[in-house]
Amino acid sequence: MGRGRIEIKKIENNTNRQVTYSKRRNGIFKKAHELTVLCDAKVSLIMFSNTGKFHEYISPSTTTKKIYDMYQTTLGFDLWSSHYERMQETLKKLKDSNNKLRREIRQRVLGEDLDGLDMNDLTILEQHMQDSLTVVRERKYHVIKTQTDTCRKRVKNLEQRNCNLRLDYDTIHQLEKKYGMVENEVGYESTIAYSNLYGFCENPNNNIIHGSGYEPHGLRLD
Amino acid sequence: MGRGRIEIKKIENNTNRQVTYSKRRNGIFKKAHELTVLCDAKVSLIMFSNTGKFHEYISPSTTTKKIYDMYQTTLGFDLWSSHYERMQETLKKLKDSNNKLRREIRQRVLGEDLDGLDMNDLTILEQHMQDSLTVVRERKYHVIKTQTDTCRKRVKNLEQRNCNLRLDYDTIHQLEKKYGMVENEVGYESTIAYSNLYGFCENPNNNIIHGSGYEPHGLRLD
DNA sequence: AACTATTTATAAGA
DNA sequence: TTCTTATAAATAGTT
Repeated sequence: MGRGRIEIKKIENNTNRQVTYSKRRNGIFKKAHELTVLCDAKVSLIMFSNTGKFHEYISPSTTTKKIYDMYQTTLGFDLWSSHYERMQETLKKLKDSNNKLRREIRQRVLGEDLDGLDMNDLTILEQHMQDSLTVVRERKYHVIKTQTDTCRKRVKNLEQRNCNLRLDYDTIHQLEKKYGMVENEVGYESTIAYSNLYGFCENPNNNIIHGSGYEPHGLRLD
Repeated sequence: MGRGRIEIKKIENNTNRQVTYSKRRNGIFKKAHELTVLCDAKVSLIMFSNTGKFHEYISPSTTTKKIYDMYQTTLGFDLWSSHYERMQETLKKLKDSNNKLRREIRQRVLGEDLDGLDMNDLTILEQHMQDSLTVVRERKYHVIKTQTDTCRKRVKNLEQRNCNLRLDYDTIHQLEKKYGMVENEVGYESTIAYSNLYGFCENPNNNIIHGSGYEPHGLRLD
């Protein structure tokens, strides 16, 4: 239908092919629409050109989704069943896994759901829980040790700094006395009081750490 | 294109409509195929007639599923998202839940993965585990108690049955003696021996239960 | 994109 | 449904 008859085979000329695609695409869309109206049919027409360009016609009375649903129903198989099936499987596995985990937690963490277990199961479970408890306790003592070590270091450090401060203070005090520059009434007694206020040097093993921000949880440090 | 021009509106005559549908359907399929070949395009053409009859054309180089996948990709949205979305959500929730449960189990059951916990967490965890262990132990002792109670009942029952048997035997023995019907040499001594063989009645608190099938797990019954 | 000679599709009838 | 055929519609090649 045109100036000359053409053979139905791929049009090698690129421009020509694109023009023909455009013309015939319009033609086929028109036909699809006419069929829809004349015969009250439902038509889904999806086309991808050589270059990947997308065009579609869908009868106004329906949607592409509906057509594909009907398509599935008609052909009696699920186009995306493979998609679904894998998902369903994953879902089922996850659910099972979840239930097992929950049961395990109920048994081991809450001590519930023990009805199905016999003496042997219970003994093993008890042993496991005992072992885990030991691990947690060990961890706790490790944390305590780390914390107290840190505390000790801080205390040592503060003691050292306080000592230095007191030495400096004493030196200045002596100098003041020596050169008679006692302008204010700061005597030796107040120096002692100052020293005691910080409480270090005099008793390096005092271990004052309460209120330091590191809670010792009522445990002795030694 | 035909003997006369027709208006593009629904053909009311049923037969006529069906004939036109058939003819035009073939026409459109032919066009679809020609487009496929001439322009190297991919075409999916799905049609449902007025009466629900299904026909399709699909370019030989592809499949309906592929076209539909491309369609989705092109339009950038998931046609069956409504189907999937909830599933995806459930899937995600389950995965999250699963991970949480696993972590909890790692911490509480295996005593692993404790790095992120501070003293307070550890103390609470320890207390929980201790509580659960207590519950499991209580359950265990309950099971032991139930088992031993059952054992006791069995023993009592056997004792009673043995007593009755011995009484019967004695009665028969006395009768035999009385009427001089001692045909075999079964004396009183062997009666005692028989009685001792079962060991009941003489010492009702004997508690012979080892090998009864109920393992007492090394615990005394009282 | 428009034109148009020609092919193709198809409406109506058989 | 299929065939026929007159005629409408589509379109290949051209501008």
